[in-house]
Amino acid sequence: MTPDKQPSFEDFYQVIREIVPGRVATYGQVAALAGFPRHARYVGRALRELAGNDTDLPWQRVVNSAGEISRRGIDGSDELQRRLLEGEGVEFDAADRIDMRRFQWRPERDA
DNA sequence: AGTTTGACGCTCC
DNA sequence: CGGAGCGCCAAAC
Repeated sequence: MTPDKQPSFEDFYQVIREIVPGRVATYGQVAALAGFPRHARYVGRALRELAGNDTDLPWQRVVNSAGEISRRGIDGSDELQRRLLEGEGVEFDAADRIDMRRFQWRPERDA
């Protein structure tokens, strides 16, 4: 049996690049779509790697399963993420949460 | 080689 | 609906 390929950051980046503007995906969803279920934390690690770097990766479209921006306690990237999302039409409620029923990305349905 | 550490997620209560 | 607890998995100690 050929052992399954190990997850690499690039596998996750590839999925994230497909998320359409105005929609968000969860860490677990990205991991699963990349072919690595239960690697949600690893997706977070992959994004941590890009913190500060300017890339064409729409990293702001990845939030946790509760529809919240995961805190990382550094600089003001949390607020930056929120501004970027609001800029593309994603709405936050009074508890700073996104209604996933409305904004979660569905590959099959959203293209 | 054992332990700790997370941009996480699900179940219980 | 919010918090606690536990599972998860690779990287860093």
